[in-house]
Amino acid sequence: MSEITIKFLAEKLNLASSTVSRALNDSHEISDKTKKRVLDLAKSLNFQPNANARSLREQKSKTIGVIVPDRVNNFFNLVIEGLESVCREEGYSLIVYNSYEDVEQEKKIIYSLLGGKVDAVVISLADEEKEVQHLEWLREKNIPILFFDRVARHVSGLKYTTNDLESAYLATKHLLDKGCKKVAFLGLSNTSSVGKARQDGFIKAHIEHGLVYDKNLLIGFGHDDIENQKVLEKLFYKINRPDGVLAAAEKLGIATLRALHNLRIKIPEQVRIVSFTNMQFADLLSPALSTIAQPAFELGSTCAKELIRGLKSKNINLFEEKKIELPSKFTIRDSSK
Amino acid sequence: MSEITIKFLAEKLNLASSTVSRALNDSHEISDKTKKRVLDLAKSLNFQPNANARSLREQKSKTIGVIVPDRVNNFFNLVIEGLESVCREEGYSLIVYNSYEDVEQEKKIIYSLLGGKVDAVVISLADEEKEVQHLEWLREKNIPILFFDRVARHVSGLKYTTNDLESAYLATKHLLDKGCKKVAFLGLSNTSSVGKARQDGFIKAHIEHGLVYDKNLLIGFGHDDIENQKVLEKLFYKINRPDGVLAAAEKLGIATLRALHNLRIKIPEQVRIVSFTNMQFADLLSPALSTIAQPAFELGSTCAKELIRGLKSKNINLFEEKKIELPSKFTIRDSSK
DNA sequence: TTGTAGGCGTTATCAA
DNA sequence: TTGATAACGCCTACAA
Repeated sequence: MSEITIKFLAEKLNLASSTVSRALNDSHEISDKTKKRVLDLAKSLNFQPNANARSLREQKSKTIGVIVPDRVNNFFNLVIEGLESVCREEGYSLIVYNSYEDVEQEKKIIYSLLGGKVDAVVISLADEEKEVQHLEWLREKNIPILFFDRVARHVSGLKYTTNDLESAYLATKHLLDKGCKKVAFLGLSNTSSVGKARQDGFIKAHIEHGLVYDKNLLIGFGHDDIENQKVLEKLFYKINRPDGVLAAAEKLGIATLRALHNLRIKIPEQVRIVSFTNMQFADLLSPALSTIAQPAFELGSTCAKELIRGLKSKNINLFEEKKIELPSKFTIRDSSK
Repeated sequence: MSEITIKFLAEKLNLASSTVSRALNDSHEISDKTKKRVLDLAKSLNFQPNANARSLREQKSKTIGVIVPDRVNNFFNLVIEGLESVCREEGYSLIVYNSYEDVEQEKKIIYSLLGGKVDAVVISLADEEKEVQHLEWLREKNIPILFFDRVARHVSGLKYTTNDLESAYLATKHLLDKGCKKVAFLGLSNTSSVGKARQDGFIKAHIEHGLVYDKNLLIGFGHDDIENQKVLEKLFYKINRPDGVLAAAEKLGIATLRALHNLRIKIPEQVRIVSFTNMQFADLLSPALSTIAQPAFELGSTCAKELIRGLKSKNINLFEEKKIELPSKFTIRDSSK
């Protein structure tokens, strides 16, 4: 680490370190002449105030902790990009953690954040029904928590989601309108508000169509891609296989496509598909995939704006329970025509 | 931020804060009984030592700064994932910055990192030929720099790359073997060692085949996706269009696919394509895309291991010039058969 | 085995 | 307008 400190600059310039500090912070109580002397020297030495000392003194780190269940996922990446675009402007850095869809991991991460490393936490939960006690830890330490996508059900706070129920409803309605008789709903089997909402939308469309949905067609998947692939191939190998699919997660939509390819089943003639995904080349898949794309970047930037506003105003009320819902975009392509 | 500090614990337990500190750090000079008392209280209060105070005192932050030119890109994401997988184990956090392919942005980021916010920087450069002066700033402050993928040509250090020349050579040879007469090389036009190596491989294959490559077919692209799309459509609309493409970047491979689709040109009958990409569903594209996939995760994890080793040993020599090259994987699919 | 004191680099309060 | 001093919370040398 560098030996150049405010004290060092002060000695060089025959000033008190407090004067140098004020000059660097452009305080009005310092003469222009002194300011110039200080700034010139600082610049010439590439001086940058020690971040840790400042954070300690100010009791804030200008850093936001972000916790996502799956860092490589396109959706979370775009959200992070949205968060960063705003935070960067405001001089905040992001530390991103991956909980790997594991509540225990999430707990560890949060525990490690309890010592003033971050000023706030933005999180998409690994599992919403399991313990929320670690979220309370943050509360106790007065570290604001904001939720997005997979939001906490039993903890209050700012919550940013997309219109999952409605999107799933529209997609399912579309499949039924196209004549599908047996539509399968593929979801991740962790207990998540998102999965729940999408499933509710799926069911709602069936009811409106006067149909009874088959409970066996609400299928839950884990995080083992190879295992999931097997389950899907088994599902579509059956005589009375589904003739429509609503995949509530990108990886499931992709796995379905792959399964159908392997089994030489024609899309959309034999099976129609719609998948939730933020992939940028759904139109180039074989066949072009009908998608529901979440407004990921906007979710991140909207959340960050509110967060920074709250952090600046120090008005705790700004972090009170509030639900913000942004609309996803449903695009019909060849896979469900 | 929390009011619970070591001093607070000490008062509660009628101990000196130094004793508590030592107990928390499991020092051998503290009795088991005292340790237990301290640990129990700490745990019950969810005590976590203040990270900023500790960093200030220790002169290290246990945080690594990562700078990539394009955060949403699959390749960089996987590298970051690889970095994190190792860093997490070792108790290091990652702060990731996006330079948006812009050297000025990169400079700003690095300047902001000069104050002890991070213990080291891992970077893939925005542009390798432009100024490297900001890299020297890090040197001066004794902050180690490690490079990956787009490595600095005129700055020494640890450099992690993939066998770009060879991969491009193999892919080009494959296209020529398949009978392509006019292969285009699509690269990003920033001056990058990566782009250069891939182009060299492309040229080498032509020479070996006894062919003269057309300089007009070495095409450089910027970062405006819409503009790139136009350029490609113009290129393939021509009568004497290329009959083969080596795309040196994922976005260019995708844009080519899209252009050919729009023009109703058949792949591989009329044009064959191979693209560099780390996309996970290249096999599901229309047609399945031949790819060169870089070992992104391994690049990250290998780099992180060496970094941590260096940081621990405090042996500066460990960060001296060394080039590590990992092999990419070339997979032939329908798009070039 | 435990306690005392000082300093990491910064900023804010008070005094000059 | 500038200077001296204390404090943020932690760790470590030295003392007991």
